[in-house]
Amino acid sequence: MAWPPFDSPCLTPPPGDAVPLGPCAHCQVRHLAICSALTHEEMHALDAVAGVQLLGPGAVLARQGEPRKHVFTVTRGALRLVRLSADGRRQVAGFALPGDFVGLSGAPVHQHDVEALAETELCRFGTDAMARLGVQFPQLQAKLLERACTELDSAREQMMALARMNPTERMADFLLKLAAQQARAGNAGRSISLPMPRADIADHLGLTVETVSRCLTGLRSRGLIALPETYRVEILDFAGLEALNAA
Amino acid sequence: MAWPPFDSPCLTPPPGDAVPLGPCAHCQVRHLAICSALTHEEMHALDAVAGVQLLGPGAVLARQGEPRKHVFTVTRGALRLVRLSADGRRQVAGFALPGDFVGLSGAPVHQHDVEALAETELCRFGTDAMARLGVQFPQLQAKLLERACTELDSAREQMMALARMNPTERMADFLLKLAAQQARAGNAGRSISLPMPRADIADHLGLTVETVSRCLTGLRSRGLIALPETYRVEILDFAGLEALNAA
DNA sequence: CGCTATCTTGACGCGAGTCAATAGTGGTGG
DNA sequence: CCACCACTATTGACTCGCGTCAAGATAGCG
Repeated sequence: MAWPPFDSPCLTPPPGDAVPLGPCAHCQVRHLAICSALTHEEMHALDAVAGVQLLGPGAVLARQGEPRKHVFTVTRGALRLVRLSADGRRQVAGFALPGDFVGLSGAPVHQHDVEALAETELCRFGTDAMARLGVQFPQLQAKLLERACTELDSAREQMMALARMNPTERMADFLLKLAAQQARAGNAGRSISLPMPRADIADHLGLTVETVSRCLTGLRSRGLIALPETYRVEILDFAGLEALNAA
Repeated sequence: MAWPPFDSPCLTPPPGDAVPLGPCAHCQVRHLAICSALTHEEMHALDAVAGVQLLGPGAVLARQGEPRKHVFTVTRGALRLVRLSADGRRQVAGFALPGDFVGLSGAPVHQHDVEALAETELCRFGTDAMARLGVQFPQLQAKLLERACTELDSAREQMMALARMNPTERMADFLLKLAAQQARAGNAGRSISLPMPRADIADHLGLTVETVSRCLTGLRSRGLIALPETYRVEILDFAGLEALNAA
């Protein structure tokens, strides 16, 4: 299996930011993650229960139905959240990039397979420890709640896309969101990386690989994007793409 | 405008449950809502900032884009969460029935129109007050987080339905979820009430009214359901419906 | 009793899925 | 180093399910 090349954004935290001891000392995503805006006391408590985990491309972090014992912050690389139905239908609920929090769920077992799309580094917390810290440090729990609500908003937006947009519109929407996410993570410019194969895009947007391919070709021939490499998209006409998914 | 008749479930809290003073004293949904499993102190604090709000059928509780100043618990009736795009496309993100919590969002403005489907009673809390109480009473905030995560799970399940199921499967899935929700709220039996018009079902499932109608007819002619009234469905073959959306 | 809005049913066309063939890409071993 | 292989992506031809348009049925309300 050949995996898309993914040069994970090399994040630089804002200068002057007080850095605690421990594994978090060199964390590149603190300004994006739930760890931001915590007091030193809170940071240290979090630090004490945090562990680092490394995944190679294709490695499985969790399987649908397994007991949910940890939650994670992605510090490098990329993950996909996959749900498989009994008859083989596949849905990619989302992708997690550096700064994203993984594992929020109301259920005691994982609702998705979580798989690495590239070499990925994670910050791991036990769910028990996290629950304890949440009660002890309400600001931390407030962060988690905020994160969950943001995820909820974006899940509902994805529902709109799946229910009411045509394939080309979904594709444009997806590219713009990916561009925004990578811009937020520090990757400036119009060139965005696609850390996932076409099949994942298809299963994320409720399409087939063929349709994804056709849509990309279509957008290119309309001059809205360029495809310098298979796993790289250059956005040529930002406004044109936005006009497509006029929401 | 004629609205579907909706006999909101008459909920009976478990006996022996300690009842606080104030508006919450007679609340019928405490055992379902975020208010459950709180200490007396927490209950009283919540009580102090709670207000009751009544809505007639069709009344608008909030509009997309408006500042989000309150969150709500539905105590009676039914709401729909509607998102409208600039070009008129409509998506019903979900329905809120008694016990459901409304208003969780990461954004400072409402992401949906919130409209009453029937005579509806709500318990209202200011977002500021709720944030304050959340920090003061970590168990309450933990409840909120749990609720948000549950909503997230179900939003992601809806994504699967929208992306990968055919219209009949979506309809079966929808009916089963509605039945489960009404069973949880105390309405036993196979007869379930549809508090919303067909157009809302269509916009929830990413279909057209015509397709919704045809699917219902199809399920009836296959002997899986009966349609004694326009706004009422009787589930005749539970297993048969579940076999359709074999997830 | 008729008006209006909703729901149901029917006929038709198109867009996206399916199937199939070709092109590209990366990895491996001779 | 290059030939081969496995896998992924692209492109094309065809089919059919669901949306669209239109008509009729049903129900609530003045």
